[in-house]
Amino acid sequence: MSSTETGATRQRRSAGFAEAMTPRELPTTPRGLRTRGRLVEAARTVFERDGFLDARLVDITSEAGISAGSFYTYFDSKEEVFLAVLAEVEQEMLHPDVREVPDGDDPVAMIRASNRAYLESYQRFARFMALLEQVASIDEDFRERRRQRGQAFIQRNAKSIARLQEQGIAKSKTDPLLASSFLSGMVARAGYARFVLGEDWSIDEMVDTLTQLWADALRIESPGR
Amino acid sequence: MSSTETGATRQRRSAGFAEAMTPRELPTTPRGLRTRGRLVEAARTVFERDGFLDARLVDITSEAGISAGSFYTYFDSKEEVFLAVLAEVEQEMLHPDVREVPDGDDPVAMIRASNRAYLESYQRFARFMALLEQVASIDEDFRERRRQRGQAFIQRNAKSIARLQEQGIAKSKTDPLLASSFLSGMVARAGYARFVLGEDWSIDEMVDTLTQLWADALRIESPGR
Amino acid sequence: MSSTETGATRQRRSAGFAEAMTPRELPTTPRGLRTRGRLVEAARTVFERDGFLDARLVDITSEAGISAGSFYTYFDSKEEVFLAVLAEVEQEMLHPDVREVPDGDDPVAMIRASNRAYLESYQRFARFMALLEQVASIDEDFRERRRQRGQAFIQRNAKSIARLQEQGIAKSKTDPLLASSFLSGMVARAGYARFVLGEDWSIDEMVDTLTQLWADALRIESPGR
Amino acid sequence: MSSTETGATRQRRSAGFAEAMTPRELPTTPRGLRTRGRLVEAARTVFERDGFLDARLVDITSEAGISAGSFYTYFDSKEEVFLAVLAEVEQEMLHPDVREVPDGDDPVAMIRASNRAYLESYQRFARFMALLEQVASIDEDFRERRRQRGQAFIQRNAKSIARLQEQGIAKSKTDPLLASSFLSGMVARAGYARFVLGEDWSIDEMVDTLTQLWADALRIESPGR
DNA sequence: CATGAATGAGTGTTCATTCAT
DNA sequence: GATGAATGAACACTCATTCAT
Repeated sequence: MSSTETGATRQRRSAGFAEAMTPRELPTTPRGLRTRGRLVEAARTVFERDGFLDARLVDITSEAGISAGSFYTYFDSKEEVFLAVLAEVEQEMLHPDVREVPDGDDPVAMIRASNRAYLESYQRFARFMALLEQVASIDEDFRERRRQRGQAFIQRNAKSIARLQEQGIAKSKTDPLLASSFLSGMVARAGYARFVLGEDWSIDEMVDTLTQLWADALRIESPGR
Repeated sequence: MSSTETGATRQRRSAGFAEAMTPRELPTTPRGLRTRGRLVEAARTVFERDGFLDARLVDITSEAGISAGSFYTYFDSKEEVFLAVLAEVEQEMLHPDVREVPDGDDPVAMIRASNRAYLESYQRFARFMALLEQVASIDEDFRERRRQRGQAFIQRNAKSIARLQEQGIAKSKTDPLLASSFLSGMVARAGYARFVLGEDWSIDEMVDTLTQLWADALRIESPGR
Repeated sequence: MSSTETGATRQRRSAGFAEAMTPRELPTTPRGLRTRGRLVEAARTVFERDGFLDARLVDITSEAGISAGSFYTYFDSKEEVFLAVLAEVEQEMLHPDVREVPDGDDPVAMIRASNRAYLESYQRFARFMALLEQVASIDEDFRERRRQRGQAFIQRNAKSIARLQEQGIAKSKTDPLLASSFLSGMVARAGYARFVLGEDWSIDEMVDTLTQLWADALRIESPGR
Repeated sequence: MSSTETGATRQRRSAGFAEAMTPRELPTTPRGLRTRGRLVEAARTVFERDGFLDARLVDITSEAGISAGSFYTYFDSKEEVFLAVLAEVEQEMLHPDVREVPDGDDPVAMIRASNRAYLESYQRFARFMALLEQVASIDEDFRERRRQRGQAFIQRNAKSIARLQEQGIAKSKTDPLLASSFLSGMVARAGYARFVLGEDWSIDEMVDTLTQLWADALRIESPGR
């Protein structure tokens, strides 16, 4: 994904992410739908392999087995395909039981399950996560979009924390929203460090440590302690 | 800093960061040193304003008040000036009492001081931090370099944690290195969220919450609690 | 109608006007005739709105409510529809009493009626006249075709002038054909200046002045002078 | 100049004439000045040969013997070079005694001299005049610019006409400004018909007839009649 | 050493036209 | 016949880097 190979060249004359945020409607014919699908698939492959910046439209179209001009039948810009890829990946991320943490009585077990699910998902989508990081670092509008999407997750966690505090399970008096932001950030960063930066940690030890830090940070008295 | 404006175009035929990591020696004459200084200053201005990708060499040289060709008297590539700017900023970051946390008896006070120093520094260098994030997301070699530099800080914190554990001040049995990585990551991420993403938090509440989470995560029994 | 907007792009791989001059035969079925009619109508709308160069075939077909591919069922090229539009407009121009100058005794009244009819027609078809100008400036074959068509009008006027000279009504000894060319050109140019360039003249004053200049240029002694 | 040859293709992504109207400053060095000069010369050649639309930047630069990229050292767009060519041609048109009609007592002789000068100039710059016509038909901003420039000439003639009327030399009571516009238009159109459309007239007969029509239209009583 | 003009590889984008369904 | 997806040739344009002066 290093984009600074000797001789490499990049060029863009795009509409930016702000304009690409409102996607055009899907093609109506099955054939069009199929081609669009191939294009999104190809774009994902190329993006994950070369990064957003070094991905050339011609690479994407040739990977999809269509002519360069046909790209514009479906998308207006590289940004727009990227968002289509993102939509697809987001679907995929939600699909199975990922993030479906069992709502049991043991809060620490829940935190552990959540952390594990997050890290395993990160691992599975590691290349895409790096891509997200790149695009966010490049485009302000996309960065803001991403921030807002993250809030939903943060809010949900904040509510859990508040509940644990009310129930007296979490002794920490800290602000739930800030705590949620920071602790979620800690886990996200750990995923980035492991799967993008390549830190040499096993998922198990990561889950153990993160869970312990998280639980202790909230001063949750684990039953079995 | 959005690099995907309509009409924008980027190009590169550079040596990449890997090659730029070994800087050439400084010019010998005072005049040369001065010109180089102006160039680094200009580069910083332009980089912070436009981001690494959208910064054009000609913008940098004209900002510095020198001709385009003269750039190559001092640097071999955009990457190389960037590293020179980075070196300068790193100097600046260490300079005063920043990070000079008083080594007193109260561990929580130390953590608090450290967190505050970090966040204040982040704020001061916010635009540069965003820049770092961008370059790291673009170039693998630079990313690795940054990871390694970060280790020093992590190690230092890990040692502190280990000491607190040995002294029985920190009751947590967690691995000091992992804890240091994750907790440092938490603070770093919080800085990013606040000063790059633009979350609406006051530094004071950030310091309070981060310090509390950090201390509790290590199960440090604060004297006054 | 400016065809040099930022980002605009034009492309052609057409047969040119020379090849389009021999139109294909009309469709046989009523349905086909209707579709062709819609297409010509749509083409006229788009051409008059965007100019010949900026008019895209896809705009024309979508304006006509048919698919892009169906265009070629009726025409071979953009040039060919343009000529079909032209034929239609030419019909329309001749239709009512336009150019039907009463052949009375007062030559000045006839000139006046002719000038007024010309200018009113120009006004009515102003956008199309500008279009003609554009196409003529672009394509040599079309320019020649237009020149030849103009000759008929010029010849007719030349005959009138010759008759007036023979009858001693016009005292000017000037060559009738040249006079006709130049005086007709004067009126045509005036129409262009008024309705394409946007000069701020009322039709009445234009008619008055042009008629007077024309009559005096031929030294026609008006009865009532 | 026919721009619709089979297989021909045109493309543009220009700034339009409106933006090009404010020319950038001249290069400072002699070398730059020389190159710019070669570029303008080459542009004129290519424009006059191929027309504005079919002129490709690469044709201009290769005609000038420089690389394609160097074009942008001097101009931002095809429109901008065109305006530079125009400026050059306008210089050339004014240079010698062209349009320097001797201000004698014989008004008809003056009109004749003026008409001859105009037509001879038209002939000399025939290809460029056709080019002007094309560009005016294509771009609204340029069209307006041209209209305004023409006003100066019209005004000058209008003043002459008014003077002749005051002096009783021109018996016509017609409005001087309108008469000037229309009669000037007549001559301009005649030039266009002869040198662009290719009418088969000799300059002498044109001058004779135009002068006679013009003089009679104003009812100027020539001494020798 | 400084200058700034010159280079040129490289890719996004358009749209008339074709053609499989 | 109609559809609309697919094609692909063609150019403008950028800017890091070089090099003659």
